[in-house]
Amino acid sequence: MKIVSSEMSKIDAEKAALKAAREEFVSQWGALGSQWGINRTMAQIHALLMTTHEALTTDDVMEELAISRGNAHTNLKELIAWGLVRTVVIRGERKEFFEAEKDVWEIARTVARERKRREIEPALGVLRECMEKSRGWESPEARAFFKQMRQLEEFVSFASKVADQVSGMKHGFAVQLAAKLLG
Amino acid sequence: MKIVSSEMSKIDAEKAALKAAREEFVSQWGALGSQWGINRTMAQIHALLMTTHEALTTDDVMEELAISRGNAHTNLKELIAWGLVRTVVIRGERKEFFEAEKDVWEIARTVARERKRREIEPALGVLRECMEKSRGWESPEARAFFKQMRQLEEFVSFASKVADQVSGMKHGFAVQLAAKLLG
DNA sequence: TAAATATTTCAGTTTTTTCTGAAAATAGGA
DNA sequence: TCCTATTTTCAGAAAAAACTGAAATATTTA
Repeated sequence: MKIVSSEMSKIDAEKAALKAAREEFVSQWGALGSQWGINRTMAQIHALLMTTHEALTTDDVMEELAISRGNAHTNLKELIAWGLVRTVVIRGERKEFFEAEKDVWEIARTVARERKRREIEPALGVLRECMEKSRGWESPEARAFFKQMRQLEEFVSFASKVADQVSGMKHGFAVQLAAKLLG
Repeated sequence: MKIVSSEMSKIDAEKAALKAAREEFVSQWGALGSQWGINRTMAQIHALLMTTHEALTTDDVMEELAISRGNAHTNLKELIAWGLVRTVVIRGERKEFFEAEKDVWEIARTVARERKRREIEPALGVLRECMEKSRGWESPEARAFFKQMRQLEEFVSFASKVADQVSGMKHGFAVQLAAKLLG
């Protein structure tokens, strides 16, 4: 089939628009990441890999985001530590290739698991320590302190269990739950 | 009733221990806050006010945490903007007094509401923009991009609704839900 | 209204975090 | 083994965030 020039330019235009849209997404997602307390570059790399179907090398990432090797390397490894990115072996290639998990529900489970580990568990530790320390104290102020620690501990403990449940759920079950919760 | 010296020292010891425990909590909670992407001082002030039954002035906060007036002021106002702290008027006092919401469920609702506003809604904006931009594109890569944006949008949209539900729930209902979810 | 007290702002400083680029370490191939 | 490609590390630079302290503004009391 012959491709006429008008079709050709339409395809080119779409290609250009896609590149622009992806760049916009990467840049915006990076900015959001900072707000979230996540390294901007890490969020950008994640956005880039989520919207790229071929696995990329460190050099590709460096070029796409105009960042240094050290920065690309560190943040790729950090994404791997989170479990959001994995390396893939490509036959006949010496370089490492990276690709992101693209299934949104898998991403959510991973984030729930990691945030539990990094944010909820340390908080629980602090609260339990304070709770044990103040258990049995007798002055009204001390009892109020203990009570506040206990209530915080109960809530954070609940959040921890919710995170476990969520990160253990299969997609279908999550949809059911969502329907129950929101319906 | 006469207080014998052994009782006196027991009371004093408890008072000292409480002071130490509260300081430990404030300091640790501040460190956790950083991890969370929350300003350390803001987290410390919040911890301090959550464990103090009398409302405090800016000067009290400055002294307790050994920080400058500007810092204390800015972070108190930020906590008010979050809705986690409110000012109270004390008869015959010219200074402003600050106190924190202490009910854990209220705190959770507030945090859910604010995080939705500050983190979820901007993300939804970005995703919807990218989705609309790429709707109808025809190349396989462009269609994959659209699909990924749509899936992310659906998920974040779901998270948004969950945040609404949670921040609208009364405590008793939350407990019931928790039982259903975890039981 | 003026003085006293309290709050707010913000320019400059300090601290923390992130990033670069090059050297060191590691792995693969001949 | 040696040579080359690749990954990893890290000291120092740059950027971002947080903080100070004092001046400006606002509020209350006399």
